[in-house]
Amino acid sequence: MMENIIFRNFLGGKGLKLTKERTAVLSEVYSFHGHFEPEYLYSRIKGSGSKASRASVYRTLSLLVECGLVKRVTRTDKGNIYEHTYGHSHHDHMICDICGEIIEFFSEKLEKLQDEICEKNSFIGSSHALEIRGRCKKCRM
Amino acid sequence: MMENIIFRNFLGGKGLKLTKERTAVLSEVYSFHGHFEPEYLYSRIKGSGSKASRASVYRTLSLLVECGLVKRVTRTDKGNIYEHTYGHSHHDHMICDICGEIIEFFSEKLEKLQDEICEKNSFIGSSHALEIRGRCKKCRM
DNA sequence: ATCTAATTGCAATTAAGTCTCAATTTCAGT
DNA sequence: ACTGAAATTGAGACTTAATTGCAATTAGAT
Repeated sequence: MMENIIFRNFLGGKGLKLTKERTAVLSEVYSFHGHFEPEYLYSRIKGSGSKASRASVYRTLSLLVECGLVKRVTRTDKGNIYEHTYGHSHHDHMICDICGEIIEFFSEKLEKLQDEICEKNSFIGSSHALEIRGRCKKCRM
Repeated sequence: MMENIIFRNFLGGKGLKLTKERTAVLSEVYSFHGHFEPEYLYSRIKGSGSKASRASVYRTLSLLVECGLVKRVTRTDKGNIYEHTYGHSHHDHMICDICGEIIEFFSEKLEKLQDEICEKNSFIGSSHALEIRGRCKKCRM
């Protein structure tokens, strides 16, 4: 698993340690696809063989975001939503206001547009997130 | 003030009442420009002649969002950030990771792109928010 | 002016996420 | 494999934004 190596290198480079708990969180994150909330992740970990406290789950999640293996997709009224990123190229999201479904898409034009907009505003863009809200195929009237 | 009329009509249409507190919140929201957090709004209201409890501020803010006079710009780790929208056309945001400055921009191309993307995915887009993160002019190295 | 449903303020509550710290564990050096 | 310094853990207390329940109050239609 490439993501383990990435994580180990990241930790090593910062003088941090690869613990059972961190390994458990990482492998749980990569054990399923799609988006997740921290509490959901925590409940999955409790249910799995391994274990990690809530504090460790949150702490590890921050590290995973920092090293780029996990990304915060958006915030709902409830809290953060994440996704793992290794093996997934950059994309943006459409979120259905009715059923909450999250649809991913990628647009080359959008990538170019970001550069254009940044240049025009003397801004050094490092990332963007486009979130389109509306109704998905199933929920349109 | 057009926004008062809009709010009054909105409330009337739902059988809700236009109270002093709601009026106070609305006029405070429109008394300055730029982005704000609910707690900042609440502190301004306490400082002004009128008054409204924290609960009323939050409750009114929801109503203002519902009727389109206020929009939630983004969520930080701390909480929501809003802006008033009457007299402001649609725009998106660049947020500086260093100093937190929020820069507004509008791109016609982006508007068209949204329609294109939605069509391609059988999604009925009602709104979008593009957030570009990076370093502003002042904070670039 | 009256009446009823909506609204208010307060304080209690919720919930996500963070922090503290004693006990434990990792791992580099031997 | 052993050791020790430094990092990490778990449990629960804590923080902070935001919501809620309820008795008292108020808007506004009639």
